[in-house]
Amino acid sequence: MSPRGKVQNEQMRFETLDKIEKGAIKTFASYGFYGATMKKLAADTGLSYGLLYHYFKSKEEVFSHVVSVALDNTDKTFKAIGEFEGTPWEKVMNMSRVMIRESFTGESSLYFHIVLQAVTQENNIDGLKESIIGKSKAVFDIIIPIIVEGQEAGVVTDGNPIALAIAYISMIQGLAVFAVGQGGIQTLITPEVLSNLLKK
Amino acid sequence: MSPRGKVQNEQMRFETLDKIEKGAIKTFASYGFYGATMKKLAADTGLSYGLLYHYFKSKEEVFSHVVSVALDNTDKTFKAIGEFEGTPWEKVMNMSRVMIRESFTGESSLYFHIVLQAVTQENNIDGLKESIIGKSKAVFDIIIPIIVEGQEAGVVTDGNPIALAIAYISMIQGLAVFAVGQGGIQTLITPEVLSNLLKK
DNA sequence: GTCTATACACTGATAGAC
DNA sequence: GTCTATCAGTGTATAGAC
Repeated sequence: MSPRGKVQNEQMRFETLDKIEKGAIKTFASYGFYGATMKKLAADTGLSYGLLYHYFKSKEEVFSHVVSVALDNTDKTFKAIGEFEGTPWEKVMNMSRVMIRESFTGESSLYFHIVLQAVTQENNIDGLKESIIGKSKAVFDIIIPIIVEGQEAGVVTDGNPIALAIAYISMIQGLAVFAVGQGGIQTLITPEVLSNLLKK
Repeated sequence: MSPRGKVQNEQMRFETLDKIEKGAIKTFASYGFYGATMKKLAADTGLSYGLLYHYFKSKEEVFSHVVSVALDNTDKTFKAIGEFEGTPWEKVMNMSRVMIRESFTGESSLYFHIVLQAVTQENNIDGLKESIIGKSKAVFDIIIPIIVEGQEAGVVTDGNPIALAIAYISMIQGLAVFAVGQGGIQTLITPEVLSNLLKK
């Protein structure tokens, strides 16, 4: 109970957790849940093997945590998109602009990758799938109103808003995958290209 | 050298290979390269563990083979798209129609999944990445002329044809992923929705 | 809080019987 | 051609020293 070390300890704890998080995102994004090993993770973070288990009680827990971080990041991005003010079409263009900036570059494309790995690889981790579906629903709750508003204003193409939203999100997801394999997509893909999917 | 059994043996061999192929596609699509185990594969095919190694000398070889099958399938689909006759816009609509039929349903969506697993998971299998890139190139060689032709006819939106092709393929890829998790997409997503990405 | 060493289960691959 | 049994290597998780 020495009052001196307490704050420092929390600081150390925070920094180490951050290291694990950063390393885990890269490792899981590259190798998937099964391909990523705790040994690799230890090497990537520069920390010792046993220390990982001091912070997380299992590999599944590390993965769940990283997925959660990725989902929160996506959530935050879409919240900002939903709060943007402007004409219906400006909202669409802003969304595409943000997506290019936030989804196809460095860190953020890894977040998409992580979630993709979680979705495409069968893994029976407790509430993981549910939380992904839940967050996805929140994303649709933001993008669908933008589409409907655009349709009512006559600037967004006719058709089922849900279908359009799914196609749009799928395109972003697919492009994020492409971006990891092939760098420099964010200069080639313009907001106009993405928005054209919704354009009337 | 008994002449009687030869034909039958080949028939057996073919059927067993087919069983492995079918099972492997499902298993690798579900769990990825690392998550799929030879034991699981044996269980999924209903064959014994050792028999798999009679047909393939390693797990990597099974995976390579399955990826190759998936790529051939994609290749064949796009060849047919390239040979379609009609007006520039009819060609676009036909492409979207074929994609919905061939990519979002049962077997074929698994092919997309396999290739995705191969691309998104770091795996140092000899010439795998190269063969995927090669086949992808072939796909672009078919879709880009359709886009350019449409632009010259004034029915496809302006913009870099390569960027449009990447966005279109990425959308298909993303939707194929979506289709596996969420069945019944092929009734919601219409050819008009896909084609709108390219529409002027 | 951080590390090394180790227990235990599982995986890929092989050997050898039928 | 098909199967079971087995080996060597690796993976997760834990124990215990500092």
